[in-house]
Amino acid sequence: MSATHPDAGADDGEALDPQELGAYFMLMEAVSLLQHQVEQQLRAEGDLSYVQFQLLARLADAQGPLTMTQLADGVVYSRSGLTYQAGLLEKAGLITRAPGRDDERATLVTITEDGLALFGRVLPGHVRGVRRLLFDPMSGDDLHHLGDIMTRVRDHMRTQPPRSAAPRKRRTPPEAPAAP
Amino acid sequence: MSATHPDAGADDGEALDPQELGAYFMLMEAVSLLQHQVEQQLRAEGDLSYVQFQLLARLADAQGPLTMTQLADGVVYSRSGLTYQAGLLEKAGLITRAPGRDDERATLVTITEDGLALFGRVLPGHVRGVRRLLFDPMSGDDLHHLGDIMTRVRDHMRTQPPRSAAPRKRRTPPEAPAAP
DNA sequence: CACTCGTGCTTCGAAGTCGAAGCATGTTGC
DNA sequence: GCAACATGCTTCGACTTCGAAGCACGAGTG
Repeated sequence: MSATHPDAGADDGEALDPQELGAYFMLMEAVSLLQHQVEQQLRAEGDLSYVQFQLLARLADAQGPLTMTQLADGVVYSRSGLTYQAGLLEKAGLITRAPGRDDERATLVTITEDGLALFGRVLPGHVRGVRRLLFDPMSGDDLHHLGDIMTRVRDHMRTQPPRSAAPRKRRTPPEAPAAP
Repeated sequence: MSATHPDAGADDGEALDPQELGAYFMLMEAVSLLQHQVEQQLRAEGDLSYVQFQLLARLADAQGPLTMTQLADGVVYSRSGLTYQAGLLEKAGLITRAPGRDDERATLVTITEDGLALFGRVLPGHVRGVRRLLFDPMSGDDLHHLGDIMTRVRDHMRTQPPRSAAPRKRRTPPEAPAAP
């Protein structure tokens, strides 16, 4: 499974560590598989996509309303995509949207009773599936270690510029327009 | 970060382990962030999507041609989506498609010289990014453990029915048609 | 050899996703 | 106060993604 076949390497300094590469590919593949399975189950049990489930989870966890930006930032999602999904969830009666009191331009998203009920109804099966697929072949030590590693990794990534470093405008645009 | 707020639980037997849930959420969030960053970089350096990069990686790793099914199965992707992406890659001159000798209906996908060159050109930066984001906050022991865990998890998931258990037809359809 | 079933891939229509552009509200400097 | 910039969200068009249906080839059975 070493994607660096021997004869292709030997270029620049920062060589490709096969062990790192292997762990990385395994990680991505496992998560892909897991996500696929989970998606099937969410669709079957609650007619929810994974993103919708994540949004409900965030809203249920934070016991108050959240802004669109907070949601998009938490769920690694584009703002426009979030607008679309929020529209669907609102139409389904699972959330409500209202302009914020402090910032008139902010949109505060609140989970409804129905949304909470659906989330509560779907969560057990979800957890069961995740446990069966992900935690079944893991020891308790593995679990602890994995949580530890991933927490550190997440925090590390959150430190780096979260989405794109140049959200809207830059003081120093990357390329000066050729003919102003 | 416990998505199970205290007052909502206490339902059925298989309770929700907060530690498992936390590790799971952290895992998914970290991978999401990683994937986003990586995608940006692949787009910038080689004008490739992540899926396209994965396909090239599989093809470069397996030194011979692969069938569409092998590719779709390896990269967790729908067959129709793979057809689309293969079309793009072929149009870009990175792969070629040809009917197989043994099975006339199989499509053998081969990576071209250009494809291999592009992959080799993009891989170092990719690895650098992954190392910076993922392996930077990890110790050598972490790395070993993570690879070990994920390999086991992946194998476990590959054992389970890989995509959908009922691909085309079943001997025992899940629901008997009411009026045959 | 005909007939039926199974398999590999593609086409098609619908839904989801994203970035760029646009609109409306806040905030800052004068 | 009022420009000018900054921020929060939505709209818009293009692209991607998926499942169902369809087509073509291979395999098994009489």
